[in-house]
Amino acid sequence: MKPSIPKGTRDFSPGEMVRRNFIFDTVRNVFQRYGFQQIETPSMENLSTLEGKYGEEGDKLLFRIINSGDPFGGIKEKHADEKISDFGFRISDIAEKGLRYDLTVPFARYVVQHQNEITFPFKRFQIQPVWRADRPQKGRYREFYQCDVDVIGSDSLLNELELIQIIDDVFSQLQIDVTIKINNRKILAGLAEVAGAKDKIIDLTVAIDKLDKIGIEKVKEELAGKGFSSASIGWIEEVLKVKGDHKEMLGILKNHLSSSETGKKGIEEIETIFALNPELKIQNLELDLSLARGLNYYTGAIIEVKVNDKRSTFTSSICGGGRYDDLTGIFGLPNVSGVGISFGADRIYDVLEEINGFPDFSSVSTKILFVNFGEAEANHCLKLVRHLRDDGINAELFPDAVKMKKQMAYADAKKIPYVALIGSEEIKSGEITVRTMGTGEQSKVTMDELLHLLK
RNA sequence: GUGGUUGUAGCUCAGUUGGUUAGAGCAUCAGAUUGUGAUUCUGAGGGUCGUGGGUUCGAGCCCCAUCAUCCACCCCA
Repeated sequence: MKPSIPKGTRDFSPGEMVRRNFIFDTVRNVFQRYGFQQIETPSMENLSTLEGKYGEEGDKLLFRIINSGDPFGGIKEKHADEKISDFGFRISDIAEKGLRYDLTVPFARYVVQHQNEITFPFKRFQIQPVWRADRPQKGRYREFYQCDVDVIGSDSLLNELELIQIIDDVFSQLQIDVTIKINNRKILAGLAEVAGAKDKIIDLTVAIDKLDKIGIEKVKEELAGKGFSSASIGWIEEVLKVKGDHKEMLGILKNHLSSSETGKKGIEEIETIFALNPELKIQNLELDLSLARGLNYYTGAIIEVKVNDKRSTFTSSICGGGRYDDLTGIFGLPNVSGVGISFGADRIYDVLEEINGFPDFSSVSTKILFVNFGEAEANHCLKLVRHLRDDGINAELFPDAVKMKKQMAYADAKKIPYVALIGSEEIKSGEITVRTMGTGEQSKVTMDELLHLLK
């Protein structure tokens, strides 16, 4: 049998892990700089926690875990009077847990469950894998890591602004050229309201989100297909055509959305963010009215980050988020507003790979390898290795007294820059023969000289 | 869920109108070198050509099915 792993999952080898950790360390450090605290939640949640939070599509993509023991036990009796399906059971009969789909909903659950221990506003971050039963493709995996930062229990737009700064910090540290796009769900709601289709906001957002991809004519067709009147379609087109700087866009929006209280509130929020931005000197922040994407639970700001670098072929977003006013309400804690974003670590990895953006990490592993010549020599080396490690130097002693060629090849494969050779001669003289692998030069040094060389 | 692409050694891929025992490079292992890696030379192992069926005297190549893969749509990080 050929070994394999499930569709859409990956193994991460040592070389990849070093680079993945570079991304995780970068985001973690930035998050902490802004006072966010880390939590973790279980891989699996009760399906009652997950279901219904991600819309119809999202529910289909949940990985469900079949109950342990005999999942079919007692089902016949349960549905004795009822015809259920050809199989005679419901999914809910045999599965009550599922793998988490994102980190935001488990976080909302966490906040409600731990509300008495939490001091609000609560600033938390979370770096963990999530699972989606999607068809894998470029930049899309069934298991991938999200790096979430959220503030819950504060309505202030300063939180949105702080998240924008975090995005700016992370990507400038990773040296990825990005555009930060923002929009506001309330503006979109206002558009739907003024177009007389208040209940069709999801259809509206799904359609105009595709503007970049399929063009205005197709968007109009799709809206017509969803039952929008031709008058309102013409109107929406006029708004979407607005290009130029955010001030001009907001001016035109103000004229059109004057009859919608929600719309006006949305404009005001965006204006506030842009008014504060000059202090922070974030250049790549853009208002994008076609930005409509986002989970169902977003109610205010929507944020999405796209790669600008021409060497990258990524068109999908590498970070996204927004404000959700009542996610905790579903779990019994109403009137708590939250806002957060999620960095897609795996997509960021793929982008860095594409643009050749990873630093050189060859120096981070073992600094020096002690060759093992036999029991007596190895025992002697043990003390020296201990000494080096105590001084913070990554050192290892080869575990087997095999052929030297093999041990040298090991050092070469692991890109270990120095090799120490200690045989009976060196033990007698108390010296260490050090070979510099890059040049092939060898010399005899004392322990102090070796420490100096390696530091 | 829909449409397409590709499946040959651990990896990247050749393989002629269907014709004998399916190849290369890299990687791995061993030796040349009993205290010296990368470089050089020599050798070895590794394949039911994704799987099952069909056509044929004969199939890696043609046909059907199936599974896997990647890409696009949907949706999304």
